[in-house]
Amino acid sequence: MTETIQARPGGRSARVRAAVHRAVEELAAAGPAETLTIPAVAARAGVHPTTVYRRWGSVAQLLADVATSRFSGDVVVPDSGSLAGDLERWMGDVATDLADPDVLALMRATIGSGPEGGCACTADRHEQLGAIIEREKARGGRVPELERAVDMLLGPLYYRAIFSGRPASSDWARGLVAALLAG
Amino acid sequence: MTETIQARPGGRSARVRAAVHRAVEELAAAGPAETLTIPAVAARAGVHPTTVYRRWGSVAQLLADVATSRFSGDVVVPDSGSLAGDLERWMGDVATDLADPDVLALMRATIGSGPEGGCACTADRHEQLGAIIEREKARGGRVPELERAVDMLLGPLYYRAIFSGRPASSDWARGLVAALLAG
DNA sequence: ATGCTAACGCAACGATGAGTGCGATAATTT
DNA sequence: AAATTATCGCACTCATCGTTGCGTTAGCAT
Repeated sequence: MTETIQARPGGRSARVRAAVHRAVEELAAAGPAETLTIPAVAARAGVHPTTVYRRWGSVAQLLADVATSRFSGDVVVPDSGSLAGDLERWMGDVATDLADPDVLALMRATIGSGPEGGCACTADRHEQLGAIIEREKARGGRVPELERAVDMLLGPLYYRAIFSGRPASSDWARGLVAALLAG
Repeated sequence: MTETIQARPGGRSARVRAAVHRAVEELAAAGPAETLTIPAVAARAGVHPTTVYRRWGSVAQLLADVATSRFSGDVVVPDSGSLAGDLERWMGDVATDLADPDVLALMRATIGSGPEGGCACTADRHEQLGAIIEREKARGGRVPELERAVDMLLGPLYYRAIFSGRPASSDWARGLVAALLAG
């Protein structure tokens, strides 16, 4: 949760923003998609609907903002010394994060809100994966293409989360790393 | 488009159903997500809103119905004689289908409508992939696990379609088959 | 400590989505 | 061919979303 560091004491705007973000996450997790409306968010956040309308404008923009905040900086890029170790550790963390039903609900709502929704959920993950590969390249090791890594790691992981009902265990996610590095 | 075979002459219900389905696809492709409302769908379909409310109840159920219809039976399972040939041909067809922006818009809306939305988009694809593998097994050939095939074929394909902005070309999709069969 | 500015709350309004009872129509069955 | 039944259209009502103007408050700077 990034809200604690964003809600700096003394800033009302930051406080309101944090409350609204939290309300969006809770509502997305609780009810069906059509209940995620601006008046409902405002009521749950203890804020007047006008404020939300003025600062975010629409549910789509609000969801994009919440998603980019929620899906950035919540997973730390490890530095275990080896590419395999970094990837396994990182994939396990991402899979654990994706195991939370509330996170999935937020992702689904964001995807449904517009064409850019999906990118908002995974843009930071792309950067993190690129950073891991770049670091190994700096070490002098042989590295896979970033595109290929995205396909074989993030692809199955997010596919299971969204399309297949079955849960993506942390162990299984780490197993994908072996398949990538073997090819 | 499956509408032509569903709109059998003489059946008013089927005609209405086809018109509503078509309207949903068009509206999902055209405007933002919040414009996909039941009165709008009814108006575009030339049908009274009451009819849509009574037959489908909510936008989520309507989207699930449209998605299962649209994503079933639109790709024929090939029979080229070999597993690699079948998979390459089938992946190319699926990728071509996913290249249509309208199809993507419908998928996004369906995913956002509820937890079951994603499954409605890929359930038929799972069955088709299972059928291809089963047939090869009947031929006596060595086959990969269905789970593994889903991870390495459908995973990257649908991830690119939803999360990554980049288009999934038909050639690239066929290339995934080689990676699967090599492992 | 005091003035300034940006953000928020409030109260109203219009627009539109959601739901209901009833009559009419088309498709099916005997 | 006539009766039956499921389905649809229509008129009406209620709830609520989206928006605007104005006053107030909190945060910030001198």
